Amino acid sequence: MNEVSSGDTLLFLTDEQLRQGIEAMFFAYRGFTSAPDQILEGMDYGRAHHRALHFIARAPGMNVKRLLEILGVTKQSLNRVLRTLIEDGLVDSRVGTVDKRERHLFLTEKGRGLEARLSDAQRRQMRAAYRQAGPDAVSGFRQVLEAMMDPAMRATYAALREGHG
Amino acid sequence: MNEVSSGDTLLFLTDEQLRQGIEAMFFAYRGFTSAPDQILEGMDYGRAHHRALHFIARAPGMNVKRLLEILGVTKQSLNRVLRTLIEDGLVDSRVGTVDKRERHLFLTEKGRGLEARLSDAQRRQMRAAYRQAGPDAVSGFRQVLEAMMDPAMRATYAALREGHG
DNA sequence: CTTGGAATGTCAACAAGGCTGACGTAACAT
DNA sequence: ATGTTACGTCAGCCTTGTTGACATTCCAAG
Repeated sequence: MNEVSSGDTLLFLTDEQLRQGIEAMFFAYRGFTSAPDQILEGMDYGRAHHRALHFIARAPGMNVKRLLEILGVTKQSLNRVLRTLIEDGLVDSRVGTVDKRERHLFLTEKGRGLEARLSDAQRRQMRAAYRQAGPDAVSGFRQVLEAMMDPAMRATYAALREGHG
Repeated sequence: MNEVSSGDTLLFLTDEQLRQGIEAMFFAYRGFTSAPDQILEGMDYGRAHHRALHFIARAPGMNVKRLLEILGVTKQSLNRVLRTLIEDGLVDSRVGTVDKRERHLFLTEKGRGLEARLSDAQRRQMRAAYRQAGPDAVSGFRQVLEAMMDPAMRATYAALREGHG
């Protein structure tokens, strides 16, 4: 049993309990990124490349501006990453048909290959954690994470879900 | 209701659901760090300083080796951060009494001041998310996070809790 | 048709915070 | 006496973030 009281109305949130949640988040995030990081190490890519690949895979044809919003970095920062991915033939950047200023991003066959490797590793990790914690815990996990996002991120998160049922 | 089935035995973990968990983790972590980041910006300190302050506050008198294990960085990297904190009078480094090779770390009054500001902001954020999600969700949240940690981190996490009930 | 502004790309410079390798010193342990 | 541990430090490097400035392209409004 947890120190956090169960039930609908009571919720004792001592500083100590909140601190534990904060530390749990810190340590868990390391576990969360470790699997893909391990694959990437030795390659010329890093976490930033992984993130770009993930979201391009998630919403193929997305333009650069949208990807910038999702990732929350500057265009200069993203551009450096994106340029190498395009040069290396992992990402295809196509000029928009309706608005030709926009570049629409797609993964190439090669890009899909790497993304799948990274994604598989991370999902395996996630699946193990979910299994260990059980379905009810997973539901709570998702609820708290969603509550931790700021409204803009929550909207982005929801939009990504809608595109994929 | 969530797509993840409730109950004790069933747990449909489609790739799509795992992907959503991954994205939730990514977006939530941004929300998680935003409050302290905002306080730190403008100061000469960053997230790394915050982490050091947090764990020194958490376990006063901790030696450098232990802090290195917790943070998972190299001593060179930590030293850069720690040196500025000591120079600026936020952290006190005392030679060990039993083993004089060790340095034991403490927050000064000033250090406690900054740590409290950062901690308060982050706890406020966390508390709001917990309240919004509810007590049962919080319990699940904690369980999944713990399952995501690798064994060494989980041990560290548990040890920190034991020191504080 | 012109013009303002938006979307994109790119150059340069910089900072934070990771890393490795090498070295030195003090103190403990055998 | 010797080897190991804990710590600090110098030097250099990488990734990934930042700002500022500027060029290009192109849509849309006047």
